[in-house]
Amino acid sequence: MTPQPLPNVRVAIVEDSSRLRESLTELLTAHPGFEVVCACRDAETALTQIPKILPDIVLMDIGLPRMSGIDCVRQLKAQLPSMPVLMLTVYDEGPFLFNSLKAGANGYLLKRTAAEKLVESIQEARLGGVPLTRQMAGKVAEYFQQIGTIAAEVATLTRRERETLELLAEGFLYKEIADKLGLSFETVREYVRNIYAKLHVSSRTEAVVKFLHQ
Amino acid sequence: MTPQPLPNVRVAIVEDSSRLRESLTELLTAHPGFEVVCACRDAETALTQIPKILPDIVLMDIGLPRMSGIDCVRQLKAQLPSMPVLMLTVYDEGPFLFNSLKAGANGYLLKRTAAEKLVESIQEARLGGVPLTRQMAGKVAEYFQQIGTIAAEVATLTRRERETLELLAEGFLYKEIADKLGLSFETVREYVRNIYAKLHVSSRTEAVVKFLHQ
DNA sequence: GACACCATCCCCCTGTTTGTGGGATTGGTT
DNA sequence: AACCAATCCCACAAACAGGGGGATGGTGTC
Repeated sequence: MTPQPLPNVRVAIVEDSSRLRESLTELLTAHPGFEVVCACRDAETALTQIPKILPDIVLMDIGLPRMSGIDCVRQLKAQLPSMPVLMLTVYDEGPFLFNSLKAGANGYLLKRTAAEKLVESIQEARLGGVPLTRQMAGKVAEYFQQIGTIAAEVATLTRRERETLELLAEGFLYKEIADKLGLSFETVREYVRNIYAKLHVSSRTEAVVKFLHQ
Repeated sequence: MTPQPLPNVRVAIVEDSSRLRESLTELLTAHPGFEVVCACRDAETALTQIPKILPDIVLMDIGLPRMSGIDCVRQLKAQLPSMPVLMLTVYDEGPFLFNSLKAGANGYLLKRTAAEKLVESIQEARLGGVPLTRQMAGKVAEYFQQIGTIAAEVATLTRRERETLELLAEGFLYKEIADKLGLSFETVREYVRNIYAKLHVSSRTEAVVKFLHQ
């Protein structure tokens, strides 16, 4: 049944609820091919233990007592950039997901994920994948679509207006933009006025914010 | 073997290479539970056929002759927002992926994806998921991480300076920021000065650009 | 062909906002 | 004692925003 004696996947768990920590440990220990080599109750312990133990993958909760799991990932990744970290949490709001990804997490699962799926996701993360639950993948898609709709507003700008906006967003003065585009100062001001009208803003910063959000 | 006679999944294919179009059709037709109800060679045909035929899912190539598959998705989604569309393409560059997602695509697969995986992904997209190949999911993660690293620069700001910068980035006037933070106009200007020094910029726009790139 | 429309280009005037140079005081850390 | 975050003030110049105005050329429509 086991032709090659594959080494176990060495898993670290960071989770403050001792109940959940134990049930996760049991679940993985029961599964052939997995081994829990570290189970920490807080971020501080994790940051000292994990670099010593060097597990194959880390399962990280977000709602930890002092330092959040997201900050913990950030620090861990600073030391061990290639250590796969899977967030395993109850938070299904977008900001938690996005901040986890920004901090370097390699996947984001909700705690109600089935045991079966968890095991699959661990394997996927180890292979370089980014396992997300369906809902979370949907949020990532939404994020990009929202950006897309702002892009539609920017699309109403004429060619010259768009060029002007791009240079505005790089911080150039009107005078510098005029030089770069070979226009007069006044013409640039005219375009800026049109840009404001089309994007429904009334300052350079607001226009640039919209543009960059696209 | 088939206790309930489930209706077939009705698939539309938009692909300019007739070779690929046929091999995809064969592949899906051979698979029980799938049926190809529409196979278009270009975006224009797809835009007239698909709203009539109303398939359960669309497989879309990007490299189409006149109108790109991405623009085709955008238009299709404008009429049929809930129609699942899977991009199936040879382009593995980030911009194609991101633009597809912005246009409303529900997944992004590379053409070298195994037949098995394709069938799975169609099912996943129909269930509201966003199937991405591992490499593409990795690009999405990279995108968020890149954003995260720039954040370190902003970390040198003090609490008040950061609060000020956040409001600057929302386009508020100094006076409005002063009101919101319960400070005097002059104090806000003082913070702005410090922000410029720490971020090595010399205008509001440049500061906001740096902040938003984080 | 006349007319409207729009993108492109340019100018003036007025007021507000921002950028930069100097100050100052308080309270907390080292 | 030295330092620094946090708070406030003044003055001047540069940049920006909003209100006018007008000219050209191309694309349409009626």
